[in-house]
Amino acid sequence: MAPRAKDNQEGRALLTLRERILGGVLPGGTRLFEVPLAEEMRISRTPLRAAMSRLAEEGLLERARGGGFLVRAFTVADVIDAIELRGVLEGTAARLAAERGVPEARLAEMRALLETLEGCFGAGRAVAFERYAGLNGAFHDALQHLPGSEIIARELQRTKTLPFASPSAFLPDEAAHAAFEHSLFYAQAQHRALVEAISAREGARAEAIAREHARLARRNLDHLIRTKAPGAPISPALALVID
Amino acid sequence: MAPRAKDNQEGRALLTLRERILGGVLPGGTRLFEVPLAEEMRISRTPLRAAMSRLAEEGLLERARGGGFLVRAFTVADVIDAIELRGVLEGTAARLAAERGVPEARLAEMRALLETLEGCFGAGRAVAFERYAGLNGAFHDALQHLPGSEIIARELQRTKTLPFASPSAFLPDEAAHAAFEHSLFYAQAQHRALVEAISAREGARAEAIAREHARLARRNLDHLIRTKAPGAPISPALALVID
DNA sequence: CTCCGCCTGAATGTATACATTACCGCCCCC
DNA sequence: GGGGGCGGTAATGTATACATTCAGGCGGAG
Repeated sequence: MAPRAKDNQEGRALLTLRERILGGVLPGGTRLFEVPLAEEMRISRTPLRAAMSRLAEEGLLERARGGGFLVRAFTVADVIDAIELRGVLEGTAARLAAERGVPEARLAEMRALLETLEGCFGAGRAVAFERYAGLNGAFHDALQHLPGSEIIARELQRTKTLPFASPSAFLPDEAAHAAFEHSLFYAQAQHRALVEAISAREGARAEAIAREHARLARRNLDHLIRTKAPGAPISPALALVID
Repeated sequence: MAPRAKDNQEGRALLTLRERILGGVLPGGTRLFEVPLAEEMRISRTPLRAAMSRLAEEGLLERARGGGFLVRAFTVADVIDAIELRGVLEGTAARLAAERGVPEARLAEMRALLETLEGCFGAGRAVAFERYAGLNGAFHDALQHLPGSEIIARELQRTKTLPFASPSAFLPDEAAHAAFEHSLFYAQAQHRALVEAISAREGARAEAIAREHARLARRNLDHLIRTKAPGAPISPALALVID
């Protein structure tokens, strides 16, 4: 019937472009010209255009007036709004899950994730940060995919994959680690409270906790902006990791 | 440099497909085969695929596993969630606008829109419904595009253009008009209160009003489901109009 | 000197032929 | 009788040539 191989030309172009955009090789506002890109990747313009179209769907590119694609540019204000939006959507997902009920097995999975997250606080600082970020992402994924709302999960997915900057290029340095460490304890406490609220079917409380959780990320971002040297690249991704 | 004409093949395919999907000619789950569609439209597969890709971006189509596109199918639960989501996003937009401040000129425009909306209540019933729906849409557009959050406006736009069904195919009948009429007065009162709250920079109040506004739509949808004959087509669009 | 118009180049839009692959039914073997 | 492999077929993936259109420069005329 039809191919679904992921090692096709479109897939390769998709990965290459996404990597370059997230890696900062292609700054926001850059126009992507089909011919040179296709020649460089040794593919034809057809799968390249398909890949660009999918990246537009993801929100990494935007269509230029008159045709063609631009790398989407984000401002600090956009990042702040995205954090706000994420808090609102996660809050809604948590509230709906609480109101509509969640199977005990799913809640048990999330509690297990929280146990593992606790383990990060005993280990060495740098290593713990890496582990924490990964497990934290897993927890939020689980929260997003709680049963109760496909539609909201979809929007949340879009918001979480917004192409702010390269996560790896902006990992927090040691000083940032120290500054944010205390916030991690608070964040973890919020994680626990969130699961408890959903478990107790207290929707309003679950929503409030998720929002406060996002406010923590917002505060960390503000701190990062204040303490970074003026003109230094801000890490939007960092704010979304340390939440 | 590049063409920007909108009467190109892709544009025609886009309009044709969107019309058929929203018109219910292509029910949810229908697979769109490129070759027959392209032949019927007398265009080649290339612009047709581009059009389908854009429709996937809009949320009207989804990519099938193994390639190709399906018309996205929505359940009643999806519509309920979409109403919920819309209330949440409009609430957030209203809150942020209130917190961050809105130029008086913009508020004046919205107040003028409200004045016009009031006019619908004096006229004949059927005519007023049509006018009300249009003006109501304009009001919500204005709300969406209040300064303060591009990111949230974007998500809101996606939510509002979700392809539930043909609006025209499901316009409420006379009985529905009567049943919903009283809710319009309440809705209009909420519109006024919303603008006042934003004007007074009371963010929390603005958000609460927007949410309650969505709850009204939800209640109308529930009523519609209960009173319609079982098996009769439900109008998701109606619920989004009469809010 | 200025302005209008053509002309050329560069970029995307489109058509079409060909390649690839997933699905489905058939057949063989167990 | 059932399951697994195998091929045909239909649909999408890809390449390439050509069409279209816009922008900008260049030249000629007023």
